[in-house]
Amino acid sequence: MTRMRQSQLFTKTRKEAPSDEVAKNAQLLIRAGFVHKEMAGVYDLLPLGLRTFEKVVSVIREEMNKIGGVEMHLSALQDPAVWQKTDRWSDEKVDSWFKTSLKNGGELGLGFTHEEPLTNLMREQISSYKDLPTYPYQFQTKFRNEARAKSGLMRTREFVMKDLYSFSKNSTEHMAFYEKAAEAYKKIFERVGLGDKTYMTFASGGSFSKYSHEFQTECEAGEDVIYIDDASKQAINKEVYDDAEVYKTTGINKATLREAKAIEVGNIFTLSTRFSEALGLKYKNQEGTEVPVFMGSYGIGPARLMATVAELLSDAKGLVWPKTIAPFAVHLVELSAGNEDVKKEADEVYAQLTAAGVEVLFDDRDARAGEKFADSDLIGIPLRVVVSQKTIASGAFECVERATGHTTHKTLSELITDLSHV
RNA sequence: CGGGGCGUCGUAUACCGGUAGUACGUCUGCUUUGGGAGCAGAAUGACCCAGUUCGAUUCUGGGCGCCCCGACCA
Repeated sequence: MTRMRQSQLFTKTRKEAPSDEVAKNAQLLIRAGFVHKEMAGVYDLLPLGLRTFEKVVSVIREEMNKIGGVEMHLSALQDPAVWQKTDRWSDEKVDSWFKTSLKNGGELGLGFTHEEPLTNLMREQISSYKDLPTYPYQFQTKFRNEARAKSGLMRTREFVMKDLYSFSKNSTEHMAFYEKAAEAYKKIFERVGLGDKTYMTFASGGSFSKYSHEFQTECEAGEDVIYIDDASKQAINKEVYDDAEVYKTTGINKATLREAKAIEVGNIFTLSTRFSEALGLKYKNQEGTEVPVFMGSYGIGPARLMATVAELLSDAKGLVWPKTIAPFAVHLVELSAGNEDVKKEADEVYAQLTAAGVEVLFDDRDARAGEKFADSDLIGIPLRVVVSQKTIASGAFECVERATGHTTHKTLSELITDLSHV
C-alpha cells in the first residue's frame, strides 16, 4: 500500500504525552500515533510506525544483500538441548531468558539471539570449503527478560533484530567480511539520517572475543558512555577506555578523546569458533582435514534505530523523518472547509501523485486548518502539499518542507517531476 | 535485582475521611473555517484485596502495575 486516506487511519494524535513516558522517542512516537505501549518494554507498531519500521528494515535489507547476505527466518521457540551444548541454557549463565514449557512438561525458551540454532542448522548445509563463506541473516523477534526496560523504545523486552551470521573458512576470510560489514553498517546509518553522529566504537567482546565493534550514535538519551576521536570518527567505549592495548590497536590518541553519551544502534562481533566447536560445525579443507567454521555475528534493531531517529531528528513541533524512512513521501493536506471544488481538486492531486508512484498520506478529514497543520508537523512527513481555495486560485500548490519550513509553490506536474527524482 | 517515586473519566491534571472538579478528546445543536475555534447542552473516572471507620477515592497493610536512579545488558 503506497497511499492512505487519513480519514481511514484509525490512530489519533495527542496533544500531550502520557505521564508514564519520559523518553522523548516514546513521547513523540506515541503522540503521533506510531506506537502503542502494551506494557513496560513492550510496544505495538501502529500503521504509521509499521511503515517507518518497514522502511528501516528495507534499508538494512538492501545493504545486507549487497554484501552477500541471504535472508531467512528462524523460529522464536528454542529447544534447550542445543543451548545446553554451548552452556547458555542455565539462568546463571543467561539471566535474560524467557522460558516456558510444553504440555508434556518439556522446557522451551524464547530466543534472545540465534547463534545456537543457526550454527546447529548449518551443520546440515556446510561440509566442504566449497560451501564457505556464507552469510545468512534474518529479521526476527528476540525476547529478553531485561531487569529493567527503559528509555521508551530503546530497551525493550520484545524486539525485532536483524541478525546476520558469517561463516568463514578462517580468520583472514572472516576479517575481510567483517570490514565489509562495518562499511555496510556505516551506509545504513547514513541512509537513515544518523551518519553524522554515529561512530564505529571499539568495545569489549563480551563472552565471545576480546573486542567487538559497536556503532554508537551520540545522543544525550543514550545509556552508553563513549570517548570520541573526532579526527578519525572513531570512538572507544567506556568499558575499554582504560585498556592500553586498545590505543595500540587503533592508533587513537587517548588525550584527544571527547566523552559523550550514546545509543548503541548496531554491533558486530567476531565469534571465532566458540559456537562451531561446541556444536560441531566443521568443514573439510582442500587437504581433507576437518576444521571448525570461523564465525561472526552482526546485529541491528530497526525499532531502536527508528527511536533514535525520533529522538535526534525531532523538533518542538514533533517528528522530522528523513525521506528514506518517512512513513510517506508527501502529506497532502486539503483545506476545503466543506468546499466541494477544493475537495475535488485534492482528490485529483491524490490520484495523480499516487499514479506517479508517490507515497501519499492524504488528510481528507473534516477538520480545521490549525489541527491539520499541527498533526502534520507532529507526524513529520518530509513534504506537505496544501490544497485550498488559495492554492487553486494561484494555480500552484503550497509545498512545505518539514525539516526546514522552506515553502515553495509548484504545479502538480512540477511536483511530480521533483518527487520522482527522489 | 537494590533504592526512590507514582497509580483519579480515553488523555492530562485538581481537590477531599461524607462518592470527585477542570482542560483536551467524544456525542448533540448552532456559528466558524489557513495554525490545535466559539457558544449551549450531554455522556464517561478513584488499579485490586484486606484492615481501620458510622462512612475510605482519601488513612494502614498486602498485591499488581508504571516511571526514575543504580546494577545488569551474551
